[in-house]
Amino acid sequence: MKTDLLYRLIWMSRPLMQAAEASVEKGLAGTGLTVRMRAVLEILHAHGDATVPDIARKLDINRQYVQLMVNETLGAGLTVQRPNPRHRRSILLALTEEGRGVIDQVIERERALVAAIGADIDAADAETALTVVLALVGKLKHHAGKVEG
Amino acid sequence: MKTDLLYRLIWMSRPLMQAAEASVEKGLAGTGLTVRMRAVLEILHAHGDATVPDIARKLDINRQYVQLMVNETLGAGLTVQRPNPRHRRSILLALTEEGRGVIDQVIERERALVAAIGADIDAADAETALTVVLALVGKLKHHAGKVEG
DNA sequence: CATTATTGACATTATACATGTCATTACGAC
DNA sequence: GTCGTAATGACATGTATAATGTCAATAATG
Repeated sequence: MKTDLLYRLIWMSRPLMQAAEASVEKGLAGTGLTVRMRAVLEILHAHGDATVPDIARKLDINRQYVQLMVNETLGAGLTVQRPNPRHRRSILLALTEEGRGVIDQVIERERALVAAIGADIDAADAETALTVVLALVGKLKHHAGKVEG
Repeated sequence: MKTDLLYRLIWMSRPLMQAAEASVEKGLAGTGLTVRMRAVLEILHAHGDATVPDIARKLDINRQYVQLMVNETLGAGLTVQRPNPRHRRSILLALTEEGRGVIDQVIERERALVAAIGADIDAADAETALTVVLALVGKLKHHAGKVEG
């Protein structure tokens, strides 16, 4: 295995992430959304109503910060609080009509962009890439748990 | 092209980056280095003496922040300032003996880790992954420069 | 020589989180 | 039931990684 190849692949993750986030940000122009508000709406869009801690676990960040993000979506009228039958204090968050409309539109726009970008990328290659990246993440996380001599 | 595949690949960049940076941080234990000091030393290691703006351009962050990072390496005795024959005020930064020793060791340790991780990853697959990722970054950057309808 | 760009140095602001605390509420073991 | 423990909301504070602003000194260019 050419180690250098893997090394370069690993460290392309930062430029890729930055480019992806920049694209998302561009796509949000005119919607009034911020990137972090979009993240909340996307979770609700994908998984339905959720509590703040639910969303935090899905985003893999702490609940306190998610609370901020959620408060912004509430303030913008994109989400509403609903009573949670399973817990009196733990409120469920749900998309409003407006929130659903906005996130639907944003996601569709992003889907179209990815489709355009992927037009001349071979599907098998993309699958290979995803497999490799998933393996890398798994191995890196595993090794990080160990001591390095 | 299955858009969903690409979408997932793109957004694995964040976990990959986080896992990679966590590994680097682990690997720095005992060296007294911080991640950002390591970044400075790595540039000097790879490209030789450089000015602060040089390093900033290579790291793709602004020179003011790099100045902070560089000052830390100076303070730790890992780098020294050298007169720049091409500019009286623009000082060249160079590794000290100690700095070179530390960064050599860190890089070798990381190389070994990547080699271990890559042991059962097919080289051709890794190459494919790198190609795909490079293409994605290029296309995303390109599209970000345009208006999205 | 005049203009413009680059650099060092330092201060301020922004973003994206993590951490700490405390009262309230729910849940499981007994 | 009740008792201990965990989850939650709410709010305050801290931290890492930057970007941005400013200004004087110097260099490069026409």
